[in-house]
Amino acid sequence: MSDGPRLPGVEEKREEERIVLHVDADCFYASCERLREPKLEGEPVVVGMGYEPGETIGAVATASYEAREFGVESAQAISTALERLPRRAALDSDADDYDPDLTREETGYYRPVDMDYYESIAEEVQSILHDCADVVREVSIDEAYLDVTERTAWEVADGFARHVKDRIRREVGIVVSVGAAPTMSAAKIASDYDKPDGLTVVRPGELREFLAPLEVDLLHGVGPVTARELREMGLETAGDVAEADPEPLVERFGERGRELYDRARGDDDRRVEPKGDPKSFSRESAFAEPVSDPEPKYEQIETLAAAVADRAQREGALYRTVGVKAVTPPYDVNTREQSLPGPIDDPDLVDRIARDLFTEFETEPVRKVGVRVANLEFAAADQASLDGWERTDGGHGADDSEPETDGNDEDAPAPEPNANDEADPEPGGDDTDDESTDRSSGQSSLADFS
DNA sequence: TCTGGGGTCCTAGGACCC
DNA sequence: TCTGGGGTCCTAGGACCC
Repeated sequence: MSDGPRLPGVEEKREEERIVLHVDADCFYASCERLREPKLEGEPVVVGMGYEPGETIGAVATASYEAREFGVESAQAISTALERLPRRAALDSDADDYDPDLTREETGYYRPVDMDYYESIAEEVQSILHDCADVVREVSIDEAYLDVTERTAWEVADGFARHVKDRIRREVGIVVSVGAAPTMSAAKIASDYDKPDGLTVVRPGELREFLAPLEVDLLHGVGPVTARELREMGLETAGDVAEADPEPLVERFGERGRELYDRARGDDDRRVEPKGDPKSFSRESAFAEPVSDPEPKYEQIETLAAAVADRAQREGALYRTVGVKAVTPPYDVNTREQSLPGPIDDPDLVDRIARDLFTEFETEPVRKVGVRVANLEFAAADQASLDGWERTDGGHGADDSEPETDGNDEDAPAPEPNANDEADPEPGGDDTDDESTDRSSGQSSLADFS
């Protein structure tokens, strides 16, 4: 929005004010572990990814605030975390890492990530959120935006936010921080402002003064690289950015520069909208140390390719692009990808393409490998009704077992995305010989890709 | 920060088409 | 033929987020 003079009565109105809530669970994984194990309450808790009890591999996914006091941080290597905060189990004289000098006060609890459990808790939270708002956008497992314009008013917004917080605490047992603001970006910052257990309301008239003193890296989308560059330009705070000439920002950062400038000024006209279909699925895994031998790398590729293809199948997605990732020392991320003429669901082909793309790195030292599928198509009923979209192969789609009715089939159970899954006794086991045979009629045959 | 995993969006160059 | 401009798709990499 321009700073210049306005035509009287035209720009004056702007768009109508929204009331946006950003709800963010505080160290969510650790909170979930406490739900299941109440004795962890008040204790330092570290949830580790790729962590097995007694091992030192993996990384910190979440550290409770008590654990952070010891210098444990998210994304830290578990080995580092254990140096700063030994595990409680090391007090046990039977433990491998038993240390007689330790006291309870300088130890904490370590738990491996259990996504299935966290998902189940997240669903409980989400159902409350949907109950409290007309539109909810889930950003991640522990974070969501709510448009509550029709549910409350600025005069009582803090009471409303309090109500949301209290319901989640009472009904699920999880502590969240909430930010309320007229824009998504400000609501996000507000929820972070007073963590944990925070509640911050930024009313429309207070937006600019709320943002002005904040360090630039608190703006969403400003990471270490951009923050450094902004500082080099003499811009330390959001207020500095808001008052700067936007032209150099656009020159340096392109479209992002404009966005940055707008956000720093509190301008953000994005509406809260439900999240759409995913754009890609990927799996990756790191080796304990760089691997030069081709064999283990190809084995990993195979495992990851199968996992990714399986995921896509479960979610009812076809993909048109297959890619691999090879991280080589010191930490160079290399990606290779290949697109196909048409969308497929073919685990064997994912495996073959992934191997093929990876040959380039076969003899190089590699510390991490990954497999990805993208250009996803969820060939669901909603698409067909959107634009009369038709399949190009002339056949019937994998998912069109349900004829298009005029829409509201509220009593009908959701159809299985891939009707032929059930008929497939052993995934990938019965169709490997005749490659030109379609696994399901919605996809192109391998012959197209030669 | 010596580095885990799953995502999104943007940019830039080249190919190709009209 | 030696040269325009616009559009789209593909690929690789980078920054960022949780």
